[in-house]
Amino acid sequence: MNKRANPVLHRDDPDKAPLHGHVKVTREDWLNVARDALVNDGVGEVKVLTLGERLGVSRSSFYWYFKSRKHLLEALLDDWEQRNTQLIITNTELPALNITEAACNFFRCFVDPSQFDQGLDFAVREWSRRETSVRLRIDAADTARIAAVVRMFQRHGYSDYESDTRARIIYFMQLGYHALEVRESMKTRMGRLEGYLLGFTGVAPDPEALKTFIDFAQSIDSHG
Amino acid sequence: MNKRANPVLHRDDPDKAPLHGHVKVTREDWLNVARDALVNDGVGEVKVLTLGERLGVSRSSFYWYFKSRKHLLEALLDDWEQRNTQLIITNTELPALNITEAACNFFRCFVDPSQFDQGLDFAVREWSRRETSVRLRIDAADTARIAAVVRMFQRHGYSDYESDTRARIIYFMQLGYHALEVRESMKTRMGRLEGYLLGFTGVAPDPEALKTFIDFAQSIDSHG
DNA sequence: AAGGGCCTGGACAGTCTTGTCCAGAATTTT
DNA sequence: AAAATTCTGGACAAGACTGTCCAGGCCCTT
Repeated sequence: MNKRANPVLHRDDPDKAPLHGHVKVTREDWLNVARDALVNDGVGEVKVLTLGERLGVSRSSFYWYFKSRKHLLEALLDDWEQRNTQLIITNTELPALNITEAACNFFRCFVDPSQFDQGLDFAVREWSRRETSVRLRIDAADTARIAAVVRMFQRHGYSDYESDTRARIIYFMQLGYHALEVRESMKTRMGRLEGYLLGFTGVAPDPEALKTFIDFAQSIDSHG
Repeated sequence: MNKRANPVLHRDDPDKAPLHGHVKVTREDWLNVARDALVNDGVGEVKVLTLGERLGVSRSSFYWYFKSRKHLLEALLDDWEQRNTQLIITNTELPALNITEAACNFFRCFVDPSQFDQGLDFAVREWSRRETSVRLRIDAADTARIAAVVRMFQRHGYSDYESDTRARIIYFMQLGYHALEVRESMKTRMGRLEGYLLGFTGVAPDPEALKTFIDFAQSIDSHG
């Protein structure tokens, strides 16, 4: 289903390439295949044996780098936390002449796969439904993200109340959009952008900001 | 995490209550605990042994009613399909004097847990991410639901284009809202309703329709 | 109350998983 | 070059799960 480059031993340093028989991996390698399994198959499929097979290495190796499977999952969670939330907050705080531009800034990181890892975010969200500790962390992340979007609307003259509801609409919709794993073409996506912005902001989108964003999205699409 | 009444042998017919030692269950019982496990713990936790323990029955019994675990999952999917989608479509087609009333009709089934089983819907959605066959079925469901909401906007004078984007906003947001598993009080939820409706429809909500819906939601909350 | 079909319990086999132990290969340090 | 350290392979133990087989308990019909 969800394809992404399979990070099976593609380390940067060619000196550490395997020789013959006795393959060596790093802690990073284990983490990478684990993240990949988490995103594509869910936390339940993050199995030591499977990861080892993907790395072409015995299971025993795993226990050198991690105390147990539980510790690996913990590391995975730390890894996620350092990536996504701060990115959204930064984007909502970028300078913008009008609310259209501001909203487009918000969308920027979601359109560009190299910025926000939607698969990872959603995998962690799914995981959080079953693990209270994970749930607490993602709840805090959501709260912080929504608060940032609320401030964005406030800076552009919306009342506290309207900022609150509009922020939730735009953030929840972004989540719902991804929950469906919509695989629309970028062209289709951009075709609806004007209508979305009208709904989100309540005003006709600024044509200048709209065009700038669409150009950005197209460039991502072609050689991103 | 997700609590719901544990349907552990609460059949309607008291005549079939267990006697002593030799407990009897029905195919429905297996399906019910299976659905419960699916919703609360995910498809991965729908295990014959676990379900049997919950029913207070040996695993062997299972294989009388179902050929295999796979067949149980298939039955679970059929069960879901018969519940949720048609309900949404019906609600969008209810007579409404204005778009506010229409949107509230759409929300009705989501506010009332006895109507739309959000937990089940989301569990199937999660399941669909890993099983292509499930994915196909839920994609068809989403398409049908969105199309129904589009028609709703069209009937209230929105252009085809605006109906399309607004329908997606309202449907995606509904999904995103649930993806977060927000556990707000009904009061908090209704407090934001006016702002949500403004965002969705682009016009100030009709006070009459707004009040009617809030009253309905409150009544659900108290003794629903 | 005897027979027969419906349904369950328990035993068994097979697979997959985590985690431990230790010999020894590969690499680095001395 | 020897010694120490780092890391892997393979064997072993234990537990969870699926699916099969069949004796026999329960209940309904006759």
